[in-house]
Amino acid sequence: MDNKKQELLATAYKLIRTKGFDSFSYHDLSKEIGITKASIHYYYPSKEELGLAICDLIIRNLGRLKTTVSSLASPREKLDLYIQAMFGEVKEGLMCPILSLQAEYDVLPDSMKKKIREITEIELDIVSGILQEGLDQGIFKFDGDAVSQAALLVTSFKSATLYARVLEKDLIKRIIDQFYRQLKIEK
Amino acid sequence: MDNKKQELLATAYKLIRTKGFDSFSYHDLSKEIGITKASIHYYYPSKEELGLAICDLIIRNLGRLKTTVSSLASPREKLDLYIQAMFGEVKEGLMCPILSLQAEYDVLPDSMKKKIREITEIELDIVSGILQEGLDQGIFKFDGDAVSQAALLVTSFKSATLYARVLEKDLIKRIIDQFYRQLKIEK
DNA sequence: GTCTATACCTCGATAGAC
DNA sequence: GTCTATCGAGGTATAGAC
Repeated sequence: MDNKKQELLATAYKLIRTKGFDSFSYHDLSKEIGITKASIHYYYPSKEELGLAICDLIIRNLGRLKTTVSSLASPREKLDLYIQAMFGEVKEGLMCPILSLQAEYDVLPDSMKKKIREITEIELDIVSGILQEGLDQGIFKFDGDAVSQAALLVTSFKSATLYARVLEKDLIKRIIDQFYRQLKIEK
Repeated sequence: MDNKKQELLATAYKLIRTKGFDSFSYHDLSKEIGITKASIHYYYPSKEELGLAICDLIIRNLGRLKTTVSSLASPREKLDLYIQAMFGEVKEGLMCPILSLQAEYDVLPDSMKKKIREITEIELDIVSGILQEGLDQGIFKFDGDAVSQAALLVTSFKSATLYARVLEKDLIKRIIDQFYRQLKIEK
């Protein structure tokens, strides 16, 4: 894969985590990378293709997460890894890229809508799997089914990446702690 | 208050719940209301002023919610009312307007950023109050403090309004039920 | 591959007639 | 108040030289 193309993708990925897909422009990319807008079109002829590349990047990242999760022994470690992946770069004011796309769902092209649905389901599957395993092993304790609990966790953590930008105080830590409390495990 | 002005505000409010503030245009408003773009500027000279009016509408709505909450007897009824307010129009594909603004936080003018922070805190206060009251009365049961539990609830429900648009299946019901289970009350 | 130049569109906003 | 007409900025995208 071309070096410049990768750099463009990484920068676009960062920009959807700050401005959102509709609100960042080829001009923004041009400034950050140091090539002209026209040159960007050489790598990504249309913004839709760039958007699809971002979706594919997210899918690859989720695939890697799933692989690493499989390699870990305990559900507790798996959950910690997911949480770390979710909040890793939030300190720098970056929202979850998946949430960013979900929020713009209505104004995105159908090709991207399809990928966003896929991404949303993959993530819920991963977290459901972790919680189910922890429940089966008696490590996590919660009422209801793992899918519902996963839905609660994932949706909460997604918005939490927004609340961290809007409010100065760190609500994220409170939310994570609260969730750990619900699972009856020590943080 | 002028009738047309109110109609414009109501339509703009709906548009941020579908497209988002940056992605809806005066042209969109023009189509829906049936007056020209230029005429809209008579009521709202700049889009920023329209944005601020939307924020004030949200603040008024939260004020009304708070008043109604105060008038209700039981914490359980109060929580039900909040949930109804949050998910009332989600079936029609509308996301939470507060979430919509939070997601675009970075690209909005400072005047709107300030209002969004205010809105975010008001909402958390309302829900924290409800949960604290339920905890004090022994009606809700949960570990940890009411603010943390409120943060978990609010963030989860916000994203849930997005998941309802992206996924066909109704995750919202699962999430609400799961939350009620955590409070150890019957749905 | 990267550039300059530009086409074409949509945006928010203004001028001025009625 | 509402309109037509238009402006200037900014958006994506293309043509064509190097």
